Parts: sequence; C-alpha cells; structure tokens
Amino acid sequence: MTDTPATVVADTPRRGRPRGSYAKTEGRRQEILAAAFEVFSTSGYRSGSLKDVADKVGLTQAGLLHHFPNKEALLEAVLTLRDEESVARTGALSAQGIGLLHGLVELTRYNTTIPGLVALYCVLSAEATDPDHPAHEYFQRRYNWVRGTMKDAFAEIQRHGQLRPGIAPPAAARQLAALMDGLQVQWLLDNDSVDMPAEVVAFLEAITTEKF
Amino acid sequence: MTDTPATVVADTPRRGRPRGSYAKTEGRRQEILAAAFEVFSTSGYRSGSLKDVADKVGLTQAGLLHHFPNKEALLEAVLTLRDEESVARTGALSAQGIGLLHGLVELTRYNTTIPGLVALYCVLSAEATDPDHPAHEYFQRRYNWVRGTMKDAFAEIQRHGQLRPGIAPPAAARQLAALMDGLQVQWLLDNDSVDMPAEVVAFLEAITTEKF
DNA sequence: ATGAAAACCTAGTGGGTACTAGGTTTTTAT
DNA sequence: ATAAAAACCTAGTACCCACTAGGTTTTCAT
Repeated sequence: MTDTPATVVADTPRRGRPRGSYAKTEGRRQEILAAAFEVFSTSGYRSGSLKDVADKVGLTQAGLLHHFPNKEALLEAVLTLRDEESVARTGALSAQGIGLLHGLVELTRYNTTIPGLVALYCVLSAEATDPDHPAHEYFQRRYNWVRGTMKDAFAEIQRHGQLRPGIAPPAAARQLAALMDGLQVQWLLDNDSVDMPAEVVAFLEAITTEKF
Repeated sequence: MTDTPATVVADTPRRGRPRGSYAKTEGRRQEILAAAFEVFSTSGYRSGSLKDVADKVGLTQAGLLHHFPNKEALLEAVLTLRDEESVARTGALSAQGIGLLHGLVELTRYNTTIPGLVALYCVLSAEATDPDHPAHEYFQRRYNWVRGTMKDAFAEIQRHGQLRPGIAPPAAARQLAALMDGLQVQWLLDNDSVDMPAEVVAFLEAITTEKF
C-alpha cells in the first residue's frame, strides 16, 4: 500500500483482487427480476421454478444462480423492486388525508392495467399466510404499514368532519385494505365480474361525505 | 330379469362380479379427505403432495390412489365435501334478507374457530386465479353464487327501506364478498390484526340502518 | 370355508426440484 | 496484450413429484 504513488487509481486494487460487476450485468439482473416476477405471479413462489425463470431470460439454472444465491433471495429482490417502483410511481402513498384516498382510487385504476402484478401480490399474500413461508414477515410488515397509512388518512378526514358518524378510522383502514384485496381475487377470476375502481369509490363514498 | 322371482336380492349379482366397498372404506375416505384438507390448506394444491396426505393417514401414495384416481379428483372431493358441510351446518345461506346477513356474521364468527378451513379457501382461491388451475371454474361458480345470494338479500333489505340511500344491492354484494375475503388474509397473517366479525358488522351497519 | 373383489403394498417410471463442483468463455482494468 | 475476475455452462447431486404395474393381504357374501 505504500509504494508506487505514481498512479492514484492503482493503489487500491492491484494484482487482481476485487472487481465490480460488468457493464451489462445490471441489465441482466433486471431481465431476471422481470422473468421471476412473471413466474411467481402465475405460479406463486412454491410452484414457480428457477428453471422457468432461467428459460424465460435465456439462461441456465446455474447461470441464474450466479446472480442470485438462491430462490429465496430472488423472491426478496422481486418484492423489494416492486415496492420501490410502486412508491416511485404513485404519489398515492406519500399523500395525506383525502389526497391519499384519491391516490388509492387512482392506484386501483392503474392496477387494472397490470393484472400480473395484482396476481403476484394476490397469490403470494395467500401463500405467505403460512408462518414458514419466506415472505411471511414481509407481508405482515406490509399490511401493518398499509393499515397505518390508511388509518392516518381517515383520522385526518375525520378531523375535517368528512368521515360519516359511527365510522372509526382504524376500522375503516382495515376494511379498505380488505376490500381492495378481496376485489382483486374476484377480478382476477373474472375481469368482468367487478369494476374495482368503481367499487372502491362506492365504498369510500359510503363512509365519507366526499366525492371520488 | 324375468326368471327366479323367489329371491328378490340375489338375481342381480351372482358369481363374483360387482362388489361394493367394505365396511371401513367410508371411514378411510373421510380420513383421507381430512388429511388432504389439512395439506391443501397450508401448502395449497400445487405444493401440497400426495405423499404428505398419505403419510398423515398412514397409507402409501399408491394406497391413497386406490381411493382417489388422481390428485385433481382428491381436490374436487375436498371442495365438494366442505361445501356440503358448510351448507348443512349454517342455515346462513338458506336464509333471506336480513336473516342471511345475520347468518354471514355468524359464519364469520364461526370461521375464527377454524383457521384451517379459512386458509384452504384463501390459498386455493388465489391459486385458482390461474385459468389452468383445476379449481378455476369451481371458484368462478362459487363467487357468482355467493354474490347472487348476497345481492338478493340486499335487494330485499332495500325493499324494506333498510338499505342506506346511494347503496346499490349488486355493489354491496361484491363489496361484502370482497371484504370477507380480504379480512381473512389479514387475519391469517396475524390473528390479532383484525377482529373479522366486528369488521363485517361495522361494514353492514355502515350501509344499512340495521343493528348487527 | 372359500373364492373373488376390495384394500393395500413394493417397486418402479419418467419427470421435476433447488442447488453445487468445476470448468470454459467473456469482459475489462491494467 | 494479458491476466484475473465476472459471467456463464455442463454435468452432476440428492431429492421430491404424480402416477402405474403387478403382486399380497384383507374382507365378506356365498
């Protein structure tokens, strides 16, 4: 570390020690995550196979496992990525009060354009009901966060006198979360059976004095 | 068919042709169905294995397949049995109008005592979202029936002037079905996160003028 | 009691699973 | 240009899957 001060760059790595990933690696990772997303969406985590994912992206199973150490890590990466994208896309979740509710209606509308993502969360959340499922704690945390955010929104709405009497913010939050999930199952089973955004709007208008 | 009228019973089977099942067979079938129910509840249909079921009941896989020709038939038998039991047990589904809604609250209360059954429908309905799933049509039919029954109940309530203005019976039905399903996911993930019957009651009291 | 069917088993089939060991090709900093 | 790490592959592990062929044991009507 002390000799050859001629090169500023060279003194950290010299005789072939560490090395970052190559230029196209990040792209590959994204391809893999997209493929894994598709597979887990339709087959769930337990039935979705690494081979399915690898085939979709034109790799072997072993090649895939060079990028993700194991199946569980792949699932976690998919979930994390989707959370980030979801937060980045919709300002729904950063808004407060009525703004958040409007955002949720908008999110529901958007969801009808991406059945794959809806299926992913629908299938995985049911699977993750099992305490041994690798995503069990993820979904516990997720629901706590969702309910908490919704509760705060309803509380603020109540402060503005826009929540109908007899409606408690925590209950409204639990019900809204449940309603949105339940609608997704019915919608996935038969697209024409429910108009998700319309039902969410109807529910919100039933418990508030606002228009959505 | 015309001769030997002496014996009424004997003329159909004679020299070792057909034979009914043995005395204990029905019991075995029930044991198998109970085991399959447990396995499918926690692992779903696709990940739940015949070996798991066979082990639980003390049989080999081959022995199990003597009673049910294949895995799909086993699933169908489980679903059919549970539907029959559910209908037989709760008069909830035969009642009409307000009676049916009270029955649904009661059913929800009962469901909190049988997490296994709740998990079965929760996991399977999500899995069956895939059109290729063997229970796909079963759940489509089931939801149509559930929504139809609920719609009729709300329509009757409306006729009695007990449905709050602005609430449409078909929408109320879709929302109630969705709410009950969604609550189950949250409850299965964490029993203490939601009080299912209380939330159903709160929802019903928000859209009707009745007390539940 | 006896014989035939029902109940059940052993031992396979062909296939899929996640994952690993060890080698080859590709990239890239030097 | 070269050398080492990253990217990727072949080939394998040990296991699980639904399902079958063919035989043995158990039940039970005669």
